[in-house]
Amino acid sequence: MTRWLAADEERAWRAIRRLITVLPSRLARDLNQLGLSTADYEVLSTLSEKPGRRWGLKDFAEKMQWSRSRLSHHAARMESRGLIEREPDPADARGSIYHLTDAGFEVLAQAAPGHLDSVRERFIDHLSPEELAVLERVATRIADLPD
Amino acid sequence: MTRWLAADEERAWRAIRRLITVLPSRLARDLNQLGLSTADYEVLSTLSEKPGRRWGLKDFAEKMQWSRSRLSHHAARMESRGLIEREPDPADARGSIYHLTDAGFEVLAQAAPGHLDSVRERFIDHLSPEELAVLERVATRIADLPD
DNA sequence: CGCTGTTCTTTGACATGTCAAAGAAGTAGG
DNA sequence: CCTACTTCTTTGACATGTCAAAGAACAGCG
Repeated sequence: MTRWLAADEERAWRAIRRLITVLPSRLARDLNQLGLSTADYEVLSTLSEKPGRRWGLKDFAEKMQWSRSRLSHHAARMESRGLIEREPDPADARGSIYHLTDAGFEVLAQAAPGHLDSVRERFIDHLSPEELAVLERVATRIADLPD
Repeated sequence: MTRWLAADEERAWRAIRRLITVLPSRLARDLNQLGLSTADYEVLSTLSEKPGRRWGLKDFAEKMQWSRSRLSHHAARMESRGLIEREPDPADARGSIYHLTDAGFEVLAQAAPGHLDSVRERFIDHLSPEELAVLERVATRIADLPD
């Protein structure tokens, strides 16, 4: 017997679905004006956080929770734009090592403050500290559920 | 001067981004096993909620918050699968009117209980009533911000 | 060593979305 | 009524993601 959603659950679920659609699309729009897609930004910032700013595809993809194929495709596009570069891995000839170019780092440095403002304006600044804490707790709990 | 995120804000934001990626992808995976994409399901269920189960593209797209182009493309694909049908609008020769086929309704009826379980198992059932209320309030507030 | 099976990255085919342009059909002002 | 603008849907070109297959290189074991 299926348990349908109660009225309050239904309302909440609709609101959350809307959030999950609308917020990322707004942030994406803001980023696009700076010449980057959300995916581009994630790649650049993930790469920039790695000491040495270089990373093999497998671990890189794992860190980003992307499929290797997706990262390979996307990295190829970003490489052709001069944002990142690829070298053979001296330790394992199957592997490539990606690293930020100066241009890529520059682009990230240009975009980061604007993106941060965007996250604040469109999200964080509208939450009380308590709400923020609840969100973190809930989001972590849900995301950590078994796949 | 850019205000960087405080440590707690940073943690919360990362958790929420993870939720926003992971939850929809899990729900999508579950739905796929029933033979539908998330988009398919949304189209079918939105259409089924409309009295008479028929809708012109413009209002339909607006209701779903999809671009008309997206809906047109997607509806064409679903039409070729026999899930929905299109008729000329007698009142406005530019318009089409979409409606569920019996097959489409059947597919939805088959998939709905499973999807509902999925939403519960992967999300709703892991929240306290208080948390659910906070989420609804916050999600609504954020989504209602100006674009 | 030499096989055999595994791991890693890339590739190609395909599904889905976006954006801009095209076409057909409404509507309003003179 | 005409003309000019607007609205509506579809279409085509392109960007992005998925999945499965291909190729190259590794690793373990006889």
